[in-house]
Order: sequence, then structure tokens, then C-alpha cells
Amino acid sequence: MSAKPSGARKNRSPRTSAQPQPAQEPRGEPSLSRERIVATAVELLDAAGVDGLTMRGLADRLGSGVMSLYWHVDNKEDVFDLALDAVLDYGGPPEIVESRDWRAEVAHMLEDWRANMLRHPWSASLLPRRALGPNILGRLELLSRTLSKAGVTDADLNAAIWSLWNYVMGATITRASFGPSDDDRAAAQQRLTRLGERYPTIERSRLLLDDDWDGTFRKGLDFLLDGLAPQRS
Amino acid sequence: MSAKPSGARKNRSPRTSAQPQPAQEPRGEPSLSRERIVATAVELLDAAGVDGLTMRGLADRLGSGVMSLYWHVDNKEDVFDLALDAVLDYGGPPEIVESRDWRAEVAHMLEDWRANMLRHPWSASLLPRRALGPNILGRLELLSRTLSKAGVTDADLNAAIWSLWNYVMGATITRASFGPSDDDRAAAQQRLTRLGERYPTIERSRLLLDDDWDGTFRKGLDFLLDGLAPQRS
DNA sequence: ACCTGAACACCGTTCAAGT
DNA sequence: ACCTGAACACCGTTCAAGT
Repeated sequence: MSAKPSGARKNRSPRTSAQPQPAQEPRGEPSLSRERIVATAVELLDAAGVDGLTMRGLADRLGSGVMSLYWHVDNKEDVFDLALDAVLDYGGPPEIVESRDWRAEVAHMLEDWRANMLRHPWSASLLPRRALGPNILGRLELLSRTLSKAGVTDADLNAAIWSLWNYVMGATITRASFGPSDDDRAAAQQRLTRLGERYPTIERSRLLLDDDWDGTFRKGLDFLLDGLAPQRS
Repeated sequence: MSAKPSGARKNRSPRTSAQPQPAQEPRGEPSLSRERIVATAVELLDAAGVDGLTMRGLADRLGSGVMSLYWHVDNKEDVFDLALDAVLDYGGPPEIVESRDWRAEVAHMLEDWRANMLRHPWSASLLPRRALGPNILGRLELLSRTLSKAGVTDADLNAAIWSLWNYVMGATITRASFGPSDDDRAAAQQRLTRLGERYPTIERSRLLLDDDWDGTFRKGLDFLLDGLAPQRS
């Protein structure tokens, strides 16, 4: 809790507010900044995963000393938080289209959310630990509003949202963790076959070989939405 | 890939097979063993979380040198795998009760699974990364069998299982991550109120204050099972 | 067969300075 | 206001020995 800017909230609209001393940088590197640190952290995370992010490595990539980072950032945890929020940015509520098809709307929102996280595979497993950034709240608000307008009762609303949240998080984390290496799963499935008697059902259905991630996600989401759908008795 | 026992499969039934040299330990500490290491690792993880597990700390707790662990265990990853599998043990398929209520059966299985993971809060977020232990496979097999017997078509079976998996994982990881600190969530909810206009719907529904985890889990599971239920046209 | 200490190549972060 | 190097208290793991 010093005079460092780390804890301070950023400008509301950093893009439009003019810089106080605009003609300040004489030459060379634009020097360190919070934005640059976060952007580079995302790059590094994308390239090397959660374990690959290192304050030292981050500083190297920025061409600065390690300790210089700590002027702009509280600590490593802070870097994670900022990187996560940066990645979950979203365009805000889209045009207020009064679609009648709430199911398509919800499915689209959640597929977009998932796609965003899969573009940065480290983000999904990080998210539940720090769920409260403004971007996530915005997404939850939009989801909530859509469901409410669709006729989900107030009594069911929170359960509905958390159900969708749970489903999306579980699906995305699993997909990102099982990762691109199909070999592992093929090997696992073969192990099933070798074990023969013990797992006949999942062996027969080839559960571990299912690689239509997008289709499976959508199918399960449909199951859930079926159950969620407000009964029009 | 040396002569170390690390990679070797354990005895099929370690509890019933007699020890080769039963009267071998002359006195004192039972010395190191794979079982003791894993059990202590689980203790340490329960007490200190994922970041709290340290090879050095583990050795300390076992009263041995750090490097002694490496005789019984490949590396730290291995310790995680073993600890996770140890925690997900389950009693195998229960008595073959031919219950007609497949929904209650499935719900019970998944609630048990979730409860098991919540008893060791570090386990849930670890599981998707290493999903293939025999105990997990056993649970998936049982789930698969139950759904199949209930009338879920082969075409829907994998999607159904992955949906339930995703939901349970997401719910458990979220619950374990948000953790016992209600204060955080209360603070977050208050922040919502302060922000006022931006998140009216989730503020009104008090989404972030919902702390009936078990009830919400069950409710969402019911939504999903509603959608999953085989249509009897 | 089982255990050990020293050493290596790393970490995140504190602190006291520099400009 | 912003950046820095040295230092501290840690990590996981290799290696060459010990018994």
C-alpha cells in the first residue's frame, strides 16, 4: 500500500483521455507500462503455459530488469489476474436485438465465452479462482438478463446461471487440459481394451476417443437448456 | 526407466497378498514406502494446498532426506498423480441393486464423487489434467452403464457422460476455488451494488451471495438430467 | 536395495540505491 | 517517478556416493 500506481484503478477510457505529457519519449523503447507487461504476459502464457510464466522470463522478454516489473505490478498473482481479465474482454452487450430465440442467444454467448478461453488455454483453469473481474461480471449480467427475459423464474435464475457456468467451465477446462495430444487418449483407450472385462461399456462407446469437442459441447449444452427451459404449462 | 520400482504396477490385491519377508523390520520407523509417501502427500495437500506441497516439505514430514523420496517416486508430478488417485478411490459398483430410479442412482453417484473431491479441495482442479486413473475409469464405467440401462441411446451416451462430467467438474472446481471465504464474495457483491447501474440483474438476484452450494449443485444436476432423460414418446 | 549430502540451475520478492 | 543489482530464502532434480 505505497504510492505505487499498482492498486489504483485505471482511467475509465484510457484510449480517449489525452496523455498529460504527450511528447515525452525521446527515443528507443517505449519503456515499461502496465499494458505492455500484461500483453507480454499473455504472449508468454500462450506460448509456455501457466508454469512457463516467470517474472524473470517476463522481464527478459520486455528487455528490462526483473524488479522493474514490480513498480507497475504488485506481484505475480497480480500479473495472472490482469492477464486473465485482458483475455476475457468482450464487446459488451451486442446490439439490443430483441430476438425471440433465447436459446440461440444463450448458446451463442456461451460458445463465444468458451472460444475466448480456448484461444488462451491457460485461462480456463485460472478463471474459477478469480471469477470477479468486470468482464466476467458483464458476461454474467448479460446471461442473467437473457434468461430472465426468456421466462426463467427468479427462484430458478441463480441455479440456472451457476449450472451454465459450471458446465462451461468444466467443459472448457477439460478440453484445454486434455489438450491437443490425441495420442494420450488413444493410448488410454487402448489400455481400456487391454483391460478388457473391467470397463466394457465405455470401451464399447469409445468414450475416450470422442474428439468432436465442439459438437459434444453443443449437445450437452442443449441437454442443459432443455432442462432449463421455462415450462409453458 | 531404471530398475526403480516407481514405474512398476502394484500388486493386484496388496491387502491379501502376503509379504515376502514378513518379519523384516527390526525396530523403529517403518522406513520409507510408496504408501507412506502418498498418504503424507495427501495430508500435506489437505493442509497446505497445491502450492504447499514441496518435495522438501514432504521429506521433512516423513523424517527423511529429500532425495530418498526419489527412490520410490519418479518426480513431483508422480506424487500428484498418486495422491489424486488415492483420493478418488471408491468402493466399486455397489450391490447390484436393480433400482428402477436411475435418476436417483446417477445423482447419488455424482454427489458422492463431488463429496469425495471436496474433502480434498486440491483434487478437483487437478483431476482434468490426469483423468485416466483406474478409479476414475471405474466411476465413468458405472455411470455409463447406469445411463445405458436407463434407456439413453448409444448415439447420446458419450455426450451425456461428458455433459455430466463437465458439470460435476465445473461445479466442484468452482466450489473448491471460491473456497470457504464468504467474505470475498460478500465484498464482491457489495462492489456490484456500488457499481450500481452496470449489473442490475445479478445484483438483484444476489448471484454472488448464493451459498447453498449443495442445493444449487443438485438443482443444476436436475436441470441436466431433465434434458438427458430418454424421451418415452 | 535403499538412502544421503552436495551441488546446479532455477524461483519470487525485499531492500537499499540509483537517476 | 521510474528503474536497478545484490541478496535472501526458497524450489526440483542430477550425480556420485554411501550402507
